[in-house]
Amino acid sequence: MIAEVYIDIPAKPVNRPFDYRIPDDLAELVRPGVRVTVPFGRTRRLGFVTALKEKSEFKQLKGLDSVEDHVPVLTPELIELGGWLANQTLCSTVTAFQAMLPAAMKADYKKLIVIDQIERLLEEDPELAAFLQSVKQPIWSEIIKAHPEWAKRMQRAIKHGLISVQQLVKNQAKAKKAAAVTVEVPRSSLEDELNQLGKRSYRQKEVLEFLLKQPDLQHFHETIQKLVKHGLSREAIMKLAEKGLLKHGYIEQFRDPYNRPVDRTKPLSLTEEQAHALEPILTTMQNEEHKVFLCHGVTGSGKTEIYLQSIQRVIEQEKQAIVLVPEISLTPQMVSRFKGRFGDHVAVMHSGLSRGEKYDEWRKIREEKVQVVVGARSAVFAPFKKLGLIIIDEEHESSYKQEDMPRYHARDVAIHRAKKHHCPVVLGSATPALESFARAQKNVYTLLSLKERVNHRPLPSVHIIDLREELREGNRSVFSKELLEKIKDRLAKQEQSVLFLNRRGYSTFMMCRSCGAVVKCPHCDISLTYHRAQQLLKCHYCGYEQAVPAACPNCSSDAMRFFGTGTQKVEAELNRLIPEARVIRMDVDTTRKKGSHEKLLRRFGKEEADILLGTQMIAKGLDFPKVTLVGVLAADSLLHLPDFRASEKTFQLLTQVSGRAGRHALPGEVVIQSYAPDHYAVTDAAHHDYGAFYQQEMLLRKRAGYPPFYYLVLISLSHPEPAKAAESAERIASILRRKLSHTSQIYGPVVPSVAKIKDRYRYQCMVKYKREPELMPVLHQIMQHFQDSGKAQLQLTVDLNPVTLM
DNA sequence: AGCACGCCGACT
DNA sequence: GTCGGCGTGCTC
Repeated sequence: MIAEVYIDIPAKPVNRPFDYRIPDDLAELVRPGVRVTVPFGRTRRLGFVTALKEKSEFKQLKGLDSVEDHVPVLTPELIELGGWLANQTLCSTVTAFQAMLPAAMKADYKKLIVIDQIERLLEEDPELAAFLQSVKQPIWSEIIKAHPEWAKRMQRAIKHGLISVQQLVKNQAKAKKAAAVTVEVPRSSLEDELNQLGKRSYRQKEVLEFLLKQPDLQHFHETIQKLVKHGLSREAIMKLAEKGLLKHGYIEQFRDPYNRPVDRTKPLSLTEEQAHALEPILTTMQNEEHKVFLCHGVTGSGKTEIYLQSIQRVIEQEKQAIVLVPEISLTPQMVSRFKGRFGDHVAVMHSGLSRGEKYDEWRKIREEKVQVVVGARSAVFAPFKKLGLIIIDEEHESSYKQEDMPRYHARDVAIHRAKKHHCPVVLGSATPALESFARAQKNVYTLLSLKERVNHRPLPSVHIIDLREELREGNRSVFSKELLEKIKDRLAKQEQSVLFLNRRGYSTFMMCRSCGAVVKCPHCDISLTYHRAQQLLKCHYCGYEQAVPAACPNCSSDAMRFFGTGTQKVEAELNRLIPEARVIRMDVDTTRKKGSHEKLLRRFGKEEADILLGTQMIAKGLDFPKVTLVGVLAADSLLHLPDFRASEKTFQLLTQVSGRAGRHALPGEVVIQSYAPDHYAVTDAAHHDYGAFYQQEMLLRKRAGYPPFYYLVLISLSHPEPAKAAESAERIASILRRKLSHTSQIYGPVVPSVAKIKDRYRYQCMVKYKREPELMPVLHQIMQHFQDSGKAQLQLTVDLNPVTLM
């Protein structure tokens, strides 16, 4: 038999299957979807078996080295999905496979140095011989790192045939194992042993007595740890193993990242609206049809209960469900809602888990130990075999689009998989993406509307404050008079406030007030950000950092000042203006440590603070009864970004933040501060009017030729030399103009708003199209031409349906 | 990705 | 004359 193998090298020329002979002793183990190590050129690499066949066009096939998996890591469906994904996103097939698997499955390649002719080496280079013999495992890269001076001498020794390099392919994926024992002999032997043992061996007797109480001795398999917990002696167990009565082995364990008791919940009774929305989902599942539902429900309308009850049905059908949640909403509270209803049937996948924990959760899915996975974007690849439902909560979130290769959107992958499995996809949001809502309007998706909050609480009242007005009145603070008053009022009433600012750090940039020069990164076309804790200026693109200059590097004046406001600065301002207020600041800087996010929220929940100040991460899911005021300090921070989705993002963010107030008995109030108080994104959010926003925004998108009226492709390239970058960009644009139909529009090349990153000059071309049969072939051709022809200096990326144009 | 092959400039 | 730069091409 012959195996078709995709080699683990994400480069164009090897992005095709290679044939390998399967040695007889591996024949049983090699199946489509398993990983294998293969000799490739003069190295050894990991590869994915995608198919088996009888014959090959090649005469001299090499044989597989070894098989890495007992159970295929890719199901047939996922193999197909990988091919589709590679084709859709213009990446190599292995890159696609890699994206579908936990990071722990990535291979580690190492070169081990082997001494072939010790006598001759001792003769020719005794020092090297002594050195190599002193190292336990002479790994090439490790030696070079610690002692670069050996490189030359080792190369010479290789040339002379004294030593050679052995390629190692290490599989990182390791299940946690626990020492365990099994019973090796029949019951009678244990009884005999028990009778033979003397008084002094009472500890062994205890073990034997315990074992004899077991109903199924043949299949007894228990960790030693657990037996010791039962009061048995580890030494006695080991003694019995030594005598051959027990066999010492291992049990694969699952690490448990979510190690806490959860209260089990029962399905809640649904409101009429909820029942109405649930019914068509259940029917579609019953009929094993594929349909996409868009569940548009205001915050607090009980979307989650609809998800839960749909999943309930999936479990009853003995199928499986995937629930996607944006990374930042994947809080322990969120997880407990699912664990509370479905207990151990739930696996969780998010970035907070360690490599090993992720791997274990993934194994639970593959081994069918769970029926539900709740996770971020990549959980859409969960290796379930009988998918019954895929849910995407907060479907408008831009984090569902992966920003590096493969540049896929979880929504597209979900729909592709659901079609294959004949099951529904449920997209849920209070502020659906324009594309999704438009599809629902055209009946491509089925719209489910939830207009009421479950507890019938009114939506909070929203005040918009004109910051220009404040400025005119001489108020240069980040707080308007009205907002400050309201914060003080809540403080007096012992209620809580949430303040939102979409910018972390202390200040955004440093400028000379004398000559106007801004301190910029020397490698990137971007201003440096001041990080107060470390007293450094940092570049957010390449990580460059420098000390804060005492004088202007341009004009030498000492008038260097910080501009822009971040959460750190607001915190300092709050401490100054309302010293008695207890403030919790939540941003990337205060929540970097594992569990700190949760800890801060718990403190706020216990009313150990009056004000919660934070960035994006507090916009979602917060639900505290005492919060009656939400303040948005700068509503336009997103509005003026050079992105056609700026208004949409602003509307979504304001709506979401507003939803944090008055969710319980006390009525809520929202204050939005803005320099553009008349902008429809701000006013429509204030009126909780998605419909009005949708109408207005669709009008503008149509006029400007943006999605959902046109599809976009963004081609970005970069090169260390500006002229070369410009020339390649020009040529790509001309290929596009020549080969694509006249109904498509080609823009550029243009220099993006950040013109240089990491010393590479950037250019972009954009295609707007409605129907373009030539698109994929032409894009593949461009990739082929500009990546292969030795222009390694040139970096090229193609982003279909980009979510951001930066 | 790696690595060899092959063709041109600067040195023991 | 040789060493070594990296452009080009191949790996079942």
